Amino acid sequence: MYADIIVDITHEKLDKVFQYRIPPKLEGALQIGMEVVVPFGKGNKEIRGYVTGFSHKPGYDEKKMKPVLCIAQGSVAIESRLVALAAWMKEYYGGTMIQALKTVIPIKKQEKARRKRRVRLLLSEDAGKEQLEIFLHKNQKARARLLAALLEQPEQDYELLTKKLNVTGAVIRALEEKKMIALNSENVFRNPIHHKSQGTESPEFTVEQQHAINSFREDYRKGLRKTYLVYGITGSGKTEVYMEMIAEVLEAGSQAIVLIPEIALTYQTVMRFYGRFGDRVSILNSRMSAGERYDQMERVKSGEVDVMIGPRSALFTPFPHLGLIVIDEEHESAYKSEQTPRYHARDTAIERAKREGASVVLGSATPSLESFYACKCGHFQLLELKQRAGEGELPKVYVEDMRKELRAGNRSILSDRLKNLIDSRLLRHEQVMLFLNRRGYAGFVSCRSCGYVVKCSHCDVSLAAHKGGRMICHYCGYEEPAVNICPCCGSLYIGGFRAGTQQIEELVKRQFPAARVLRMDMDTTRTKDGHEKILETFASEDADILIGTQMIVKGHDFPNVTLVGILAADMSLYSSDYRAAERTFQLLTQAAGRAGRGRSKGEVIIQTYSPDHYSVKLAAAQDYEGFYAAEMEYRKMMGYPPVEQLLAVLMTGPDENNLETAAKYLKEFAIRVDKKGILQMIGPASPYVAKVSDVYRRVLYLKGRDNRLLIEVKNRMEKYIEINKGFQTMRIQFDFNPMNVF
DNA sequence: AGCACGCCGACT
DNA sequence: GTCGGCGTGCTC
Repeated sequence: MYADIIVDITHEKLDKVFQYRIPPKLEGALQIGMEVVVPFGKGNKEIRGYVTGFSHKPGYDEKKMKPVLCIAQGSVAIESRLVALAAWMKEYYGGTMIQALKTVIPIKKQEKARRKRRVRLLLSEDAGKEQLEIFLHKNQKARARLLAALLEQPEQDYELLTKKLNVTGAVIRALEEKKMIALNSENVFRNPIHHKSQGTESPEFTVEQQHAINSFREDYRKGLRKTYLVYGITGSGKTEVYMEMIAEVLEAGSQAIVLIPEIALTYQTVMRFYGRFGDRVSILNSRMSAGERYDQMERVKSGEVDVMIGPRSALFTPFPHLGLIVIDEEHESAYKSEQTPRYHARDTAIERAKREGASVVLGSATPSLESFYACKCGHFQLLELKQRAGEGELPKVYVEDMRKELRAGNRSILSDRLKNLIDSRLLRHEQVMLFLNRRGYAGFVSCRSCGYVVKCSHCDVSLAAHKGGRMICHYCGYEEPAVNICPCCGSLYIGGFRAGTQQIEELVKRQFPAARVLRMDMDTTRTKDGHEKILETFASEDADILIGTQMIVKGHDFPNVTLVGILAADMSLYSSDYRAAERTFQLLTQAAGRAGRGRSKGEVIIQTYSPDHYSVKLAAAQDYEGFYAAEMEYRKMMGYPPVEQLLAVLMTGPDENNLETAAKYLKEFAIRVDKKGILQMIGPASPYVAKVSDVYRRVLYLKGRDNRLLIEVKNRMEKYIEINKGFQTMRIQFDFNPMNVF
């Protein structure tokens, strides 16, 4: 037996496992995730590392292999708890221990960014010039380069110097020894937002809010740690409830994590927390550099921070006494990682909370079926908020059957009612939001004569027509000029079909020439602050109509918006995905929730080709529980999550035939492991998008009630894949209860 | 990251 | 020849 160890040194080159012998005294004592001491490098320097796995065969010259010295004593408790959590994630979601460690321990390789090392010249200008002459004379090029640079600018960044001048650490060290330069490593932990005000008074709570807070408080004081689901309609004041709960936890000397979907992590949201908790709050977001994020983690470790707000990854904030994890908008698919380990922040949060004695509070206006089901089963405690906290009534919702519009001769994307209502808003100087479900709506190019569809030559998807006569692949970015003649039959009747946001913008501008129109989608938000700028313009009422995709419906309050139009409600229904109805319902409910946040009552128009679908009907009626009941019927009948567990095995590789064979072998292996035939297996099949960037894909589904059995099969498959050379050319990933079916 | 190795020009 | 400086490559 040999131990695979990832060495706790922060450098890309060392970012791999090293094999060590296990001495007899440690046999049986080592476990995955443990911190150990090992000899490393030429001088056998004793350093710390983590055990990431065990292997029977040496993958390295056995004579050169060194033994594990001992199990590390007095390791940092927080870190080792996170490593243990990583070990759990590896087991539960699949992948390697290194992958799991990397998700849990933040950005190790960028550690140097923590200490901004500065190099300062100690010599006077004259003495420096003199010394420079000496170096040049002695032909000491590297030293001369360094000194010359420092004479220009006496204090410079260590990284910058080594990279730009190509001088090594050895040169700097030599000059430091000669007392010509000094190294000072200041710790610059910047607080990303500065804010002073603290201790805003708690607002007046509604009876429901007070009840939710009290339930939590009583449990917490009794030492009960549970998972709660705050099911609160839009505008019912969930954030105030979270803040009150956090205050309770902070008072007890513990810390709290607040997870927010990246897209809703706006300035306003963060400011509310700053307003309440002041400088004890820190934020994390994906736009921060690795170094900035590392700074935040250092601030946490030094005890400067009690509340961390951020997306999924903030879940791994190294708080010493974690008391509460809040997950806002818990139904969001952004909480599921798209990289191995494909963990779900909800389940991982519950696991971390269990290990560290913390509570979990989930919140949503449209809870995921998983969470609501867990409430029904008694695993989570339900806390309901059914009234809007401030003023503001629920909007009136119309469902427009677009088939009828078509029959009545309206071929436009906008129904007559929507056009009329937009007109009325423009007259009253109120604002309108038009929401387009982008999925499957990218405007592909097809021939009306033979039906040929222009596809990407690297991916199995159609190209989208863009302005300026170009066609772009939304998967790999491949671009080519638009065609005028059908490459298949030579017909001239080829062109872009259906409308993307761009076309809608043009159409709306034509229809309402007086209106000021803003568009927000991938293209217009590509620049750094494009996102914020557009929302700001709209918020300050410098535009009348905002057209956009998903991103406009998440958590922004625009009091002057009194009309929301959902242009193609059923687009997300057409994807052959078991979560399609749930996603549609959530999207419609959320979009509808954007209307009438201010004083005047709002109206919502849902345009659809399937007005009778239960997700459309129930979203229009704002009936979550009705939807839950209907959808659960479907999930039960089909055996989909949350009733049963689903494991997707994704296989990708450059050779389609190899992939096909390997997939079949893997399925046969799974059948052998599941001797009793308890699991249901589907595939291997070509996913909807069978090729991306010239890499082919296959997917195999395993389904069953017993999650432990699925994990067992996954573990056996991982071993099988590792041993068999045939799998070497492909990548195989596991995805438990995937967010999209492939 | 830190250490050793081997190369290269300068000097005893 | 030898010595110090410098870039490169390796670490189980």
